[in-house]
Amino acid sequence: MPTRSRSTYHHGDLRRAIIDAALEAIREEGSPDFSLRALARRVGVAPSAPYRHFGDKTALLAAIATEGFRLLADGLRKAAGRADPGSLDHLRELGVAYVRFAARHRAHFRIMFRPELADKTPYPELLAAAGDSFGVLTAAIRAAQESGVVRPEETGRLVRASWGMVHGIAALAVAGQFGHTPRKIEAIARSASDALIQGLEV
Amino acid sequence: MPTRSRSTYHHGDLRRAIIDAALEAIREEGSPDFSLRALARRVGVAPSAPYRHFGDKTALLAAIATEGFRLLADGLRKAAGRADPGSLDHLRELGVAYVRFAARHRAHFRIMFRPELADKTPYPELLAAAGDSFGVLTAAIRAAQESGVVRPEETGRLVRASWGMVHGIAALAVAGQFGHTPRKIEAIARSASDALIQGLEV
DNA sequence: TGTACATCAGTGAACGCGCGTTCACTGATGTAC
DNA sequence: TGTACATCAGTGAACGCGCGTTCACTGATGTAC
Repeated sequence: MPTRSRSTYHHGDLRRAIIDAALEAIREEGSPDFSLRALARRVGVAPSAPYRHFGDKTALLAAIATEGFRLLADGLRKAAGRADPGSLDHLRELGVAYVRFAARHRAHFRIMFRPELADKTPYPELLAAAGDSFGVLTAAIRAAQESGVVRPEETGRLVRASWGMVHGIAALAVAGQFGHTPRKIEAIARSASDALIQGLEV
Repeated sequence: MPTRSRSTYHHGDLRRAIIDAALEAIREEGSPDFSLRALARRVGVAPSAPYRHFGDKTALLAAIATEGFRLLADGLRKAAGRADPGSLDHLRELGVAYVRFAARHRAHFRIMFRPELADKTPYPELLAAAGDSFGVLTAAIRAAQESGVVRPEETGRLVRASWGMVHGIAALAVAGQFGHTPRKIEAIARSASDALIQGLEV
């Protein structure tokens, strides 16, 4: 079983290995609830070993969520680069990118919104990463308002409504409600984003 | 502690009491993970007592989810009654009703979408109740297509996209991302539904 | 109306289990001289 | 280049715990006569 009864006593990068094991476990078991002991088993290491790298179980969750929000922010920024800031296309790309992120990184996505992490203040890096992603969306909507293509309604409300819609599509996609073919998910994301921006238009 | 060290040996309606305890626990603890033993404790009954009414823990979850889908279907139908079938107003009302249901019945809502219940075939009543809710949305969109106010695109896709958006707003609302004042949630639901139907319009 | 008895809805002890976490430890690695 | 030693990253046994579920039981209720 321990394919990695490998030579060394020292693991090399146990921190990374534990995180990967968590993501793998979520994918395989379909639930974002795993035990730390099970992860240690997966990696082939003593149950106490992870404590060298994570203070406790929640700290591990926070680390994974932080990684997820960074991937999300990257994805959003990359998508944003594909259209003129302030344009409706720009918003559409962001919507699609959000759903695409969720579909590609289901396991991260599910941990990112776990209720234990609703209050992010104990984890400053997580707080910053989440704020960054949210900031990208906010900036995009504000820019679109400034260039006059989106209604001049209070920006925060529009951000939350947009985020909600796109998050919903993403959550349903992640839960497998649309099947699992990326093409199908992408298509739904695109038509939902179309709907969304039509709703935001001035 | 057992305020209900009440007189009787027999409880009266333990089935109902266990369900209510589960809903209460979710509200109080903010997480839809509870133990059966904790519920029995809440109700003031032996840990084995619930087994008289539910085959196992999942059966309890299924019972609560079934109740939730029935409440949802009721809410949707009631809302639908407030506008002409086939009109855009009809769709708007449904969107708002979905979010309102989620906000009012947070605990039910969270159980309804637990991954253990993704496959509903072992619970025919649950399957029927969920199908019923979905059916209300489908019928409404189809009617709007037939009266020519919604694009004649494949109905299933439109249903899923709409459901996704509205579900997203609902999920974020339930997670407390918009704060907890019903007025605020209602307002966001309304503007999201506006956005939604503008996206569906022909 | 009163009694005998079947049925029903609980009790409470027990089971085996996996969990999160701590702790004293030990083997491997890297650094100073 | 070689040795001594501090540091680092693991081990593995142990803890106390709460869980889901089973089982033989018993008290309360309702029915037949």
